[in-house]
Amino acid sequence: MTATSKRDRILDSAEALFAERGYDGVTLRQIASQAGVDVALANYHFGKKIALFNAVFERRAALLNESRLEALRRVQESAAPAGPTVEQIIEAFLRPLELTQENADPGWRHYLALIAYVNNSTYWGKRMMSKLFDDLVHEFIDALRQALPQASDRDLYWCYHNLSGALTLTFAQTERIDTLSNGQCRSSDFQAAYDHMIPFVAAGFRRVCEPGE
Amino acid sequence: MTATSKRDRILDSAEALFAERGYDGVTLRQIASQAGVDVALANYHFGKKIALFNAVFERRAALLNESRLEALRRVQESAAPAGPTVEQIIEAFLRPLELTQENADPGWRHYLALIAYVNNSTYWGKRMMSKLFDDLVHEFIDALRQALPQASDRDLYWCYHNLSGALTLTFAQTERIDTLSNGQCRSSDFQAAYDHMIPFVAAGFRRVCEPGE
DNA sequence: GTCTATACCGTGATAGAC
DNA sequence: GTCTATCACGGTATAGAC
Repeated sequence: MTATSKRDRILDSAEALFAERGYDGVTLRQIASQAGVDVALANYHFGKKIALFNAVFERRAALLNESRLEALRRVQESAAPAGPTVEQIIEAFLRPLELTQENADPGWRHYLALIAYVNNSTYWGKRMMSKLFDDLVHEFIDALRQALPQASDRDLYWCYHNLSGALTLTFAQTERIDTLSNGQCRSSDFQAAYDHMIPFVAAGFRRVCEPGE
Repeated sequence: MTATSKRDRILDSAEALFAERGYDGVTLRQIASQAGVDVALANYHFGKKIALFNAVFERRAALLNESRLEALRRVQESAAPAGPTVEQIIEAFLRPLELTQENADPGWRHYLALIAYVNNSTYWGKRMMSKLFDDLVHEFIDALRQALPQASDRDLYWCYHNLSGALTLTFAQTERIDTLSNGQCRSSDFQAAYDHMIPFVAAGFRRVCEPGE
């Protein structure tokens, strides 16, 4: 017997391959081969290729959103009634992602790279991101609006856009920063990425959304 | 006679389609069809599909780098001998991109979306970005190092990473911010994007790279 | 219900004839 | 430069084994 079901192995392989090469860059035969199953099995479990893609994308989304929302609720409670700072909110948005890197499961790493691919794709971005993540993002924007009471909605959304871009480029793990920095930084080092991203992004929000500095 | 050569029309069509659907999401037949030429002509001019992809990616890179370097030199001269501020350097990095949006040529818009796709792709990112853009980025990092004399190299590179992510997500024009903001922001509005990105990013650099705030 | 073997048929990149 | 042929490979359906 196999430790994980064949259905899960198909999802795992599809996740890894889609993340690396994109939807069209992967064949069902490659996925099946890597999963050690017959080509037709993907079709049996998921139907068309696009349905498998959606299944992969949706599989971990709820878990991810839950852990981030939980982190937000935690800082909201601990900071009541004043409400959390910008830094605390950004931290709650990012650190749960770091935890996914620590345990041995490489699936989370592939999943985040897949999000990078989707988020930055003209075609897939609009089709797939909003449905799964906008509710959660609105929770965080609401919290930021409280922390930055003079901010306009437009400012908040553009600032979030900057955060989203910085974050998803980190997900992609392209190793470009390794080359650029001549090895001083490594794109696999999520902790270093977030350690720099949290103050960077928080300062950006403050500058744009707090008048009169 | 056609206004532009068939060779250029192939490049234009390939640029638009690769930007929208990625390398594997586009067929040579689609490219040829949109360009109004025979399928085999792409092969005649560029050889293999991957060579066409590279030709598209390289076509506008030099021009882009030149206009950004020129903008950097300009602020460096006007700010001599003190050297330009972080804000001025970021401005020189971004504003030339905005200009490309103003003239009617949609090719530049497609090209930037293609950069977004490449930069955030685990597979293509490491293969294509460094070769064309790292020299220019090092010029800007050198300028930032002067403006932020206490910064470590690692800090500078991670901050640039955040800038690169925010910038390329903007390039992708996924319209996600349109949905998220309920129409208050539009991803086609590069000027608004840069107006928010410049202070956001400059503040981020300062927070991370200037001690004791 | 789960899974495999296989066949189908359209479409892809590419090369060679013209 | 253009047209056409090639031939491998893609997604998908189906029949039936376990």
